[in-house]
Amino acid sequence: MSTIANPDSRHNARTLRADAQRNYDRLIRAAEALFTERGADTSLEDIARRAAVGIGTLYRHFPTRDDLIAQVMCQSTAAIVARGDTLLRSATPAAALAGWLRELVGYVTTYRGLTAALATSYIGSGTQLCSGCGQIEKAGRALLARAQAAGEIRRDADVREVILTAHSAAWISEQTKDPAAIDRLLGILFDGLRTIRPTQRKRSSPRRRSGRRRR
Amino acid sequence: MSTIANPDSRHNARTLRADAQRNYDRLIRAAEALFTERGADTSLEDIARRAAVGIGTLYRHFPTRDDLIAQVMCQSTAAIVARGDTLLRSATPAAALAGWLRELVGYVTTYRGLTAALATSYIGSGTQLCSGCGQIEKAGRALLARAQAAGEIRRDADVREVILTAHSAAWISEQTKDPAAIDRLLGILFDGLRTIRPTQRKRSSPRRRSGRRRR
DNA sequence: ACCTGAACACCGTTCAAGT
DNA sequence: ACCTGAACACCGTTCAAGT
Repeated sequence: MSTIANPDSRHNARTLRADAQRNYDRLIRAAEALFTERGADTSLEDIARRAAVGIGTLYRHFPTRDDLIAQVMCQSTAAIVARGDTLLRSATPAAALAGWLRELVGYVTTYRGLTAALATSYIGSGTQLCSGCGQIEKAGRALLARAQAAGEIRRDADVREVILTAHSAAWISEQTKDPAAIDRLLGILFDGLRTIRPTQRKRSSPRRRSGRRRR
Repeated sequence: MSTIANPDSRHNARTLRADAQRNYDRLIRAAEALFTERGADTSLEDIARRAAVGIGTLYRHFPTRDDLIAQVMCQSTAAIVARGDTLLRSATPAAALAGWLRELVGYVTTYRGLTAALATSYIGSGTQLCSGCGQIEKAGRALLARAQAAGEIRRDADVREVILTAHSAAWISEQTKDPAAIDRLLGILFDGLRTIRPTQRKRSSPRRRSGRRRR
């Protein structure tokens, strides 16, 4: 029955002194605003300044930039995980996985520069970011397993690889700024993940029949 | 009949004063060494220091970091373009494309951090890097077109997307440090690029036959 | 024509001093 | 228990002064 001042803004809910809680909230809000405006690599000093807080306070609450990002993303993370649970009950396993991956791309591109930060720490040493990644990976694993059990997706596909591939598609779209590109890339990726493959055509000579165009 | 002192180290071959040429070469060598040791985002000051040259001299020869990278990569760029020409004469168009993409991955992972630098400027405003990218794109375009003409690769695949996808696979492998991952990712990508797709299975209910495992 | 390095601006991170 | 901001280290970039 401890007093959790603000469960929404405090992921790891332990009681904070009132002024500390206030500073924490201001930092989250400032970071959110500046991430949106200038990307996930904004100067930490600027964030502290916008929060009207000493830089030391920022470091006290968020030892690393990843910790800050993780807390700012906290609600979005919960949302995408929940979305995975929902899609798990849809009638079309492969489509569910595809849809979820599409949403994952949205998630990792919330702020410019976020993909790089996430991907680095997805592998890297256990910051807060990875706890979020863990939940996401679990959600993806369930969707993937179901699609595989339904015989629609390659058995040799690994969750981490699938997630990282979606991630990289997001990274590309971040560079490209062409919103259509991401769909085509995900299309290619997803076709690559399907079970049924064309007949292996070993060392066929290049038949040149001026390939009839379709469409 | 102009005297080109060192065509290998000077891509854009115009005559330089002897000391300028010497500094230029030292900078290239120093950059090469430090890129290898510490990645493509090494401090420019360190590069100048290792070259025993003032920082201003570095900036004079290479206005941007990308210019420096482009010149350091110059020979590798020529090599991968030449490799494209060779593969264009192989008997198996799709395999040639696949093989070339594999080598492209090697190219963009020459130094740690290179993928990010290349991808950013592949889109970005025309630095020297892009001239290299242009040649590479041309090589890729020829290989892709041939594989498409042979009916092996999707007609709707775009060179830039294909290259960027290989690029992103490289980016992942850079994060992962798992050399096996890259092969599987490229495998998935390449299967996604193939022409022949499985029969479109519209709204089939998820058949749960506890999928027999193979291996 | 080219080189040099001091100077400036900026960022990340720590820590002694304060309440 | 928590906050503050000066201090330190480091990097990118420019430019006046030199040869």
